[in-house]
Amino acid sequence: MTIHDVAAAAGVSISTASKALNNTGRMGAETRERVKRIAGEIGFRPNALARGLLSKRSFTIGLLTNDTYGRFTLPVMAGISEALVDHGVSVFLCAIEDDPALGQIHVDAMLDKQVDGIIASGKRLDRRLPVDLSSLPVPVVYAFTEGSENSVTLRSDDAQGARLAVEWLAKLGRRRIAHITGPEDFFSVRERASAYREVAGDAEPVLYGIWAESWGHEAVGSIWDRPGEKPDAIFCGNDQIARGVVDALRERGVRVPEDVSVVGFDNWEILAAQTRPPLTSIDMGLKELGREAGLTVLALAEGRPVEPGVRKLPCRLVVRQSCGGMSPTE
Amino acid sequence: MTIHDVAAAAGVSISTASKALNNTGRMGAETRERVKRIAGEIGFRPNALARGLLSKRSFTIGLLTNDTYGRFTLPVMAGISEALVDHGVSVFLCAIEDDPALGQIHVDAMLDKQVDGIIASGKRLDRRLPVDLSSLPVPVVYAFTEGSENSVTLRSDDAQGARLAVEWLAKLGRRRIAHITGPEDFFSVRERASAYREVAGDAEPVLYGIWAESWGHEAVGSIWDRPGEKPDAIFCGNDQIARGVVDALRERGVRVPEDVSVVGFDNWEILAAQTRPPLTSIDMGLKELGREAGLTVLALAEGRPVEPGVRKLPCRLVVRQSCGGMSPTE
DNA sequence: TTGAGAAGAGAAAACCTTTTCTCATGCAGT
DNA sequence: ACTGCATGAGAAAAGGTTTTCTCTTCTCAA
Repeated sequence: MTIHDVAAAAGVSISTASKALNNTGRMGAETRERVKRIAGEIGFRPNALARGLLSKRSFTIGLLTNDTYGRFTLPVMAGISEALVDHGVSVFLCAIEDDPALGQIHVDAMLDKQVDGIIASGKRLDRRLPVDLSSLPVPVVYAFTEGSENSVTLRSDDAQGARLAVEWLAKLGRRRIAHITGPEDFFSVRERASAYREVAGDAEPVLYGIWAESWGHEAVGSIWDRPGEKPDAIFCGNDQIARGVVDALRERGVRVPEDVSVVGFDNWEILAAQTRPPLTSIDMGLKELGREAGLTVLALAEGRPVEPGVRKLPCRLVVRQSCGGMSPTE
Repeated sequence: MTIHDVAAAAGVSISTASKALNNTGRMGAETRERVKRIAGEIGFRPNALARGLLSKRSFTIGLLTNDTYGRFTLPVMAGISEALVDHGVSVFLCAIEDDPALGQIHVDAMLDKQVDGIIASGKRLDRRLPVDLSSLPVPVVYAFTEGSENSVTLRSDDAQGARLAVEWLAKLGRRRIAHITGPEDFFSVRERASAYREVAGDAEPVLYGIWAESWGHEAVGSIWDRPGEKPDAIFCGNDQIARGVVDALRERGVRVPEDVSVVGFDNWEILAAQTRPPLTSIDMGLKELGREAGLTVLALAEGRPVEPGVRKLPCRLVVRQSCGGMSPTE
């Protein structure tokens, strides 16, 4: 079913058919309607390849990611797709692990296929993907990964998220707030920790470790085994750690949230909701981040100006039961 | 950079340039080499749109999925991508939730873009996607979701997986093996349960519930609170349930694996490895399933014959510490 | 009645590549 | 010296769409 068939069926020329369908050109209203009707009847759908060849727009973008497990990329992906599907743009998913060669293959394949733009995404916002995207013939947007010079980069505002968490704990009347978090070499860990410090002061130490339940467990052990007053709240670097913390507290007979409030980070639904009690957590808004990334790369593809630099998107607090308290009163 | 530029730079015609690059046609060896060299130098890459327009092959396939969370789709996706990247095929990812309208939009977009085939994937193999793919002009392969009449469907062999688990427990000397699993209306639940019955007999009941840690927890409670002998092994319907089971047993002072062996299902790395002790689990081989799906849709796209029907791919046992015992001796 | 202008519709080029067909050259064989 | 053939290379069409340009016809005003 090509436009030839439409033209033939409608008894007009190809150009007239094209103009009718695209609402361009001049022609009689009834001619236009007739062509459209016939096109609908025979189920004509324009060949995007041919169209793209001419218009230099493929209505396709590529998503490059090294987050194989997908915990971060998946919401980003969902947001991108959601934002772009209305604009007729489809998304190539390229999972490249940390393999530069594989990354290059995928980038080349995308360029061959004339993508209108590329979104680079990762699992860590202080690391670059193992492939250089700085001088590609198409626009590139970095989402949740370190970008190159003069590029557009979207990331979550971890400091604001951490403040949100600690201020929430403070508002609930908690005074001794500890922070158990991931490896200090993560930029986001340092950023969250210093925001925590700003709000909570330095009554309690920051405990750096790994992103694992076992670390949360262990850290609680080391705090509770030491002499002196115990914290009445714990702000955790992610939900896995929070889960370990909650479990460890329960095993020690410390009640959550009555005795100690716990806040997680990531709002990883499947984990946060299954913890007993369900975790109050900070959501980085990755889906919104994805949506923004999609709209941004689209804008760039269409030649609309976008000012380069890092744009931080706000986190939000998701209240469940691990802190006590109700939803944020604002 | 088009082939025109190559031809001009090499001082030959477009056709000669094309033939040189594709190793077709007849020409002097040195002409061929010169064209290739120059193409490489100026960084020529053929436009896949133009190529696809002519060849009727876009080297693109679509992956349609309603598994938003991605626990199942992600490994499948990784497998597909891995299998196809060598063949120069890129993958459109279409997340359609359970929205028929959205599904139709994505299908239309893919057809417009002339995909060579579509892989349909889901989160449940006894449910169909909310969109009809049975009479599309391109081949369709179903992976981990219910397919239509006369189609090619790939799924895991859950019965075999369940047998693997129960036989492993038996081999370790366990005699009273219970089965705590998900909702009975899942086909895979019934399939696993009847395979369990075949091997384990009916000394212990099958406990149907929901896919949640809390259910595993609760089920252990109901078993241990009843009078009479307790199981010495529990085969769980998924890793979340297994996690709840292990936690509940620990809370009751029952040692895992010394007193009771526990086997999970899904081998959901992030969960299985973080459980204490780490879970022995059944891996459905979703990545291999994805790889097979990719190769199959490619075969169909190239016109190679593939016999329709359901193909079950084997599961495998991943031994960690929740059962005791070493790796399968086989 | 003639001229200008607009309206409606079609022809053709363009996008980039592949492929088939044709043409020209040179060489070997008679 | 002429025929036949192989070799090398180019011209042109094809794929489906959009867009610019051209052409015809009609209406209205002078």
